Amino acid sequence: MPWSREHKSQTRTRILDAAAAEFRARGMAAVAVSDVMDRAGLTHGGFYAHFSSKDDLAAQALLHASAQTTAAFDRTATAADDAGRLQAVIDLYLHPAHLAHPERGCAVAALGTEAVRGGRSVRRSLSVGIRARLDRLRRLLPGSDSRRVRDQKAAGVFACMVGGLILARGLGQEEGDRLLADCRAFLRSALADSPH
Amino acid sequence: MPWSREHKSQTRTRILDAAAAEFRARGMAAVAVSDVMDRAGLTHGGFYAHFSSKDDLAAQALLHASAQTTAAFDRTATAADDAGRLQAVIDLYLHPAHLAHPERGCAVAALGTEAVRGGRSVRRSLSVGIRARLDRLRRLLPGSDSRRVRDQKAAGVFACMVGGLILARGLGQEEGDRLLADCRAFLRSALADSPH
DNA sequence: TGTACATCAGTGAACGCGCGTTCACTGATGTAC
DNA sequence: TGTACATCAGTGAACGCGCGTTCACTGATGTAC
Repeated sequence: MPWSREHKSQTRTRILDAAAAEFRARGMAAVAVSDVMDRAGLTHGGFYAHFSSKDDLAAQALLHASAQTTAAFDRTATAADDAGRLQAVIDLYLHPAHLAHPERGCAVAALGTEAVRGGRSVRRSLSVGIRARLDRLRRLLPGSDSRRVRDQKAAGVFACMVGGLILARGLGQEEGDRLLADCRAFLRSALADSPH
Repeated sequence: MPWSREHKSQTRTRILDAAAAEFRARGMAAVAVSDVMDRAGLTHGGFYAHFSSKDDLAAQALLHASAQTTAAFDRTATAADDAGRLQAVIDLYLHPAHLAHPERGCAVAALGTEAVRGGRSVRRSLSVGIRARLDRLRRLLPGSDSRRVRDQKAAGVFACMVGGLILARGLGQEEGDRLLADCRAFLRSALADSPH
């Protein structure tokens, strides 16, 4: 075993980090394998010692990025007080900084419409990421709601978050920031009123 | 003028129809110019007599598709009774048939994350389409709401529609249909409660 | 302890395919006489 | 009315580039003696 046991797995992680960022920033189709390897500080020939294909990389990078996002959800929720957890996560997500930095943000909002059309493993990564986020949001809802209502709220809230970010990016910085604020206000009011 | 005046513009429309459907079904990057021309019943060499580049086609096809969607919004709203107009549009959008047929559906939900990264003209088409839909939805809201609240509701509702459809497609048919139903219920309740 | 060796992570050139774009052409059709 | 002509929509072959993938190699490093 001529190289340290962890050396290869560290390189692999470096490639995944680079891919997760590049893909979210520029889209899966527009990023070449050599772009990712450049960013990871390697030459493109070595790629296939770590991944079986670009599609394989895409599937794993999607999981990698999703794990970062769910971790951010958890950190934000933990830092907020009990009553404000859900709104804290919503405000983090529908924040101008998230609009401006897709490369560090939610992969569903950055790559959603492209990833659905990817290979089987890419689609599976996408659905896994979506389910994980829905699950996190559901747990932040008041326990007094029925399971059915919590399902509806989690779905509606996450849909509004993803759609809001995509629309805001489609409108550009200034107009987009205003739309994000409108979405935050909409959700705040929708979650406050609800007499379920 | 050896060809009838309208012949060329009819061909152009045929290419736009083909492109709007193919792009929404398979994504802009995955569809080749020759795929579009095949679908339009032409050979690929003739393409540049109608459009200056694939990007030009993408920008115009996006506008073409968006016009179809806003027309569908209008038809549905007109057919419903006064009180149910908005919910009728929401239910049409968050419908299993829309999940299953992106090629005839909303271009924002089908191509949103790809189109943001397109050229200047593609991005402009995207933002024009988004503004048109927001405008349509705003007009369906009760006039008793303030302008500010109508802005917030239109943004929140459309974000939830777009996000809901994208998430549902990411989850696949069966699980996606359930999520669509949850989003419809969420919006119904959010719009009913609101004590603004 | 030092040295020869085997392993395999990473290199860089090359291959082949698909796609956007170009271009010389063909032939259908409206117009002028 | 009929015919020669000019126009230009559409054809199909070709070009060139970029990208995913392969492969013969290099050289860094852990191990055996």
